[in-house]
Amino acid sequence: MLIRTATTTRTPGRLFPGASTDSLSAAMELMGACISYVRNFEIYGEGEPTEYLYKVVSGTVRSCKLLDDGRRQVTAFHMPGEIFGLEVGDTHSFSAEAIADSTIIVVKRSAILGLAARDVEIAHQLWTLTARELQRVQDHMLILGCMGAKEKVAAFLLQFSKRCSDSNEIKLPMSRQDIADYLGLTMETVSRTMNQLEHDATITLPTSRRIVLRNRAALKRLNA
Amino acid sequence: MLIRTATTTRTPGRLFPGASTDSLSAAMELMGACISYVRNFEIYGEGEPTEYLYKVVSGTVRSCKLLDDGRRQVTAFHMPGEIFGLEVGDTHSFSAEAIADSTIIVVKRSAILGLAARDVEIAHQLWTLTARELQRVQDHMLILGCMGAKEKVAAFLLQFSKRCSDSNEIKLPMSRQDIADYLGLTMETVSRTMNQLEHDATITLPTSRRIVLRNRAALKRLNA
DNA sequence: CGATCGCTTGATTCCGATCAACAGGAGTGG
DNA sequence: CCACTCCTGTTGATCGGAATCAAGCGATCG
Repeated sequence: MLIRTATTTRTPGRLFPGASTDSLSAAMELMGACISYVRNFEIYGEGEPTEYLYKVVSGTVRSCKLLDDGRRQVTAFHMPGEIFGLEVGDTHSFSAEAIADSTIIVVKRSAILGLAARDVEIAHQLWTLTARELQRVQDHMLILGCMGAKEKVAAFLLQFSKRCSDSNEIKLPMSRQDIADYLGLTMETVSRTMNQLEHDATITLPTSRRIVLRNRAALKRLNA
Repeated sequence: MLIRTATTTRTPGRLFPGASTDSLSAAMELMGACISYVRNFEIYGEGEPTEYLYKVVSGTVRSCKLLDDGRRQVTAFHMPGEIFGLEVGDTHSFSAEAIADSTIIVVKRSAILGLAARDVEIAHQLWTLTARELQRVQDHMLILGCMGAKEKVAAFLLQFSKRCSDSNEIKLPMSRQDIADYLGLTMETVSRTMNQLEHDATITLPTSRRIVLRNRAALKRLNA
């Protein structure tokens, strides 16, 4: 088990990067505390009570499910501005861990639900959030169930580049192992596939965590 | 494209099997029309407007996503009593087809959303429904990403037996191909794996569509 | 009866997993 | 500064499981 090295501070207004203008997000920034998590710290675990709602300020978080023999499925990466930890049941059905040192706004779930009971707009946003996540996860299922290694990696790269920057240069916050567990592959296969893509002049790898997309069309073609 | 051979009739009260007591379900039965779909009929397609909400009365429905080269991921099977077709966006992100001849209650989405705007209880149920689906899909991701063929088939059998009957005898409404596309395998592998399970005395296959679970413990062990 | 469809079974291939060694950086401490 | 370890990522060799290709089988139906 990891040690909680959380630095709690009151949130200073709405000065956060990635802050969206919608009212739920705004409410979270007003009501929440800002906490720092060190790399690899477990934010919550599978089966723990769903006490809080979270919004990434900086850093990156992974959600995952574990099989008791250690096999792992990463279900999502959460980037700055995104909300996670929202579930209807009273216990989390998966765990969340900081991939890099991260700062995260944390709000009592009961406070948000209280808001939603009075404010239809907030309630609707909670639903929308869940529904968007559902759609994202269903796209992920298509990757896991239908695609080969090359297609999976290509899909991941396109998806990721769309999410954080629109530039062709990607800075990956997660390890090869995280990517592998996200795609249902092994670390070795992810590594090999990326180097192969570099050899095909589809991407460039200045360092292992930085990727330049040189040929988006080729990547999309792999996706079909 | 398939031919719509729908027999529309007004719904006679709340006499349907699988009718749940919750108010959303009840409202759908009151407001909806009951339509018959023949086997393999497409109820709606990917990209079509989300005009309706559906509730299975009898038969079974599959939801799936297609890759343009024909590869298919079945994302869910919908059994009697279950609601499907609920999405936030204005177009469907996947298609739905009747696996067997089915009768389905169909309700204008706008009517339900209208209800939800006035009735907080209904709104909450819409959210709950989406969240439950999200949880189900995340469990499905674990199957697709982490498991081998044997484990996948075992997981499917246990999951299915829990859903429809608690008896050990299962009557499958779907083909081997449907199961394969649900599990991210080929038809041949599903067939082989099932026969292997029969050889191990874990299950019995009186016919290809009827399965008797003789050793649930062994199936659960495969799941880990 | 032939025909089609869903399923099974066999032979072979191939992709990705596995096992293993190694390389490169970052951080630490002498 | 170097020597050291730890960690992540790369690369190679081999193996195995599931896909693929192909044939056969048994229902159901016109």
